[in-house]
Amino acid sequence: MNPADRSASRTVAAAAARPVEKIRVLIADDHVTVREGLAAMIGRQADMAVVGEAATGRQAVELWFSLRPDIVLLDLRMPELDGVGAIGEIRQRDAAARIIVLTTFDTDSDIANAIRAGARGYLLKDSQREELLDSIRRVHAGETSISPSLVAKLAAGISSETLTGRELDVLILLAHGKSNKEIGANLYISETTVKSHLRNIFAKLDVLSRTEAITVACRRGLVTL
Amino acid sequence: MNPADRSASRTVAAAAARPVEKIRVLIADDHVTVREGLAAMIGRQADMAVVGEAATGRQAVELWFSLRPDIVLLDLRMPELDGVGAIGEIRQRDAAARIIVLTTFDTDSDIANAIRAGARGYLLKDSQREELLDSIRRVHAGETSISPSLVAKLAAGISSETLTGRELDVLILLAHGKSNKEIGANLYISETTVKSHLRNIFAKLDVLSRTEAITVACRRGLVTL
DNA sequence: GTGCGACTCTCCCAAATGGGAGAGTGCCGA
DNA sequence: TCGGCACTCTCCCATTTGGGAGAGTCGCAC
Repeated sequence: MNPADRSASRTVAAAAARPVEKIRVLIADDHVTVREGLAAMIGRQADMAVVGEAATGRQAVELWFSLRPDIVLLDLRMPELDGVGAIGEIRQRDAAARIIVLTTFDTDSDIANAIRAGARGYLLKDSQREELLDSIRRVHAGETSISPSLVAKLAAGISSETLTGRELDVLILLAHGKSNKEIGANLYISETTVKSHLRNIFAKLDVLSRTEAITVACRRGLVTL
Repeated sequence: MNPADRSASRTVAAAAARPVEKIRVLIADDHVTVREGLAAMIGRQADMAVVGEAATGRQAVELWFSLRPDIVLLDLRMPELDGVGAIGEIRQRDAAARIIVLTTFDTDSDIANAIRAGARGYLLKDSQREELLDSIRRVHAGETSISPSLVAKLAAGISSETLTGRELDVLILLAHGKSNKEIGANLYISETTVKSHLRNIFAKLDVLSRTEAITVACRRGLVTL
């Protein structure tokens, strides 16, 4: 399946009905409803075919290598192995893999992580039919496809400073409503150290209070409440 | 996928067994993928048929009264008119309406509001195929159908004290990271009043600090970050 | 009209938080 | 090996927050 084949098959498909190389699509989502929906939409296209469905990230990786599809549509939140993990494993052994993330989540870190891991496309589940199908064709053709509205978020996410591991520890406990003292006890550090971390966190997130920090952290997907 | 196709396939399916009264299902969800998925699953059942699809709550209400289906599968989060609003409007003019809520959200208040508004069933979108189809049959038969795991949440939600309107105003601003002073300025009340409200909120939510209040409020679906 | 609850406010005080300035340790990469 | 970074900690102080104990007004329901 080299680029020449691909452009050829596209020409044929455009021309009319003849033995056509269909785009072989793998669907990975833990919701049966979504899998059915994608399969129904893709199955109706003349130039695409669903070759497999996975309900977990682990399954998605296995099916990618056993079925050798052209494209995988991947949800980010899945049991066993999450989307980002699955992308990593697939790309590690197959750097050319064409992966489209299709998810409900659009926090900065979700998008950034998926792209960093090697996704070629990123769509939200409320995308329209044509948008989705176009995206599959575009990514299959070697392009990338990310919703314009998400590009802005991506830029914002990248420009923002990254927290250190310890700062994230503190932030997570903070977001669960712990006091400085409790955070310290949980992490086996003194309360003053917690305050130091918090000052750095506030500066990085550009906020003034712990409550603001929680909301910003949620929006950026740094923590889950 | 036009009405003619659908009625045609209905006649055929009926011929196979007997002239069967199919359960007429209306689907209301703003995600085209989910609509397709539900339509595909339901369409394959011998005893069910999808008679319409709505992408907004407003459309769902209109189609309920123009198509007169037996059941509507309703997402809670929809543009124009949300699920709870749609349930209200439908039940107001048709108290016997059989409504199943099918949503990704399972916070206490979502469930409680939907049930209060008159939903007969409440399913999460990660439900399995059979669970979903069973639920449709059960609710059509006049029973109610709520995932056991949700019943516990429902009970918890009902037992918890309800916040007054003003308290909710305060809580929402609190969750957005405002200080007491800012909340007061926003609501045109004094800072001390804000503190009074907060004390009541803390007592009702059974928490000790504003940060805890945020997390609990999020979990219960009282606020959206 | 009486009572109740929501909403508003006050005074007061202890505890927690936010922020400045600085410093020691340990690890990793240039 | 040497700088930089993460992580840890200290002292200090202004501000914010949490909480006790009341109290006045308004509107709604019985």
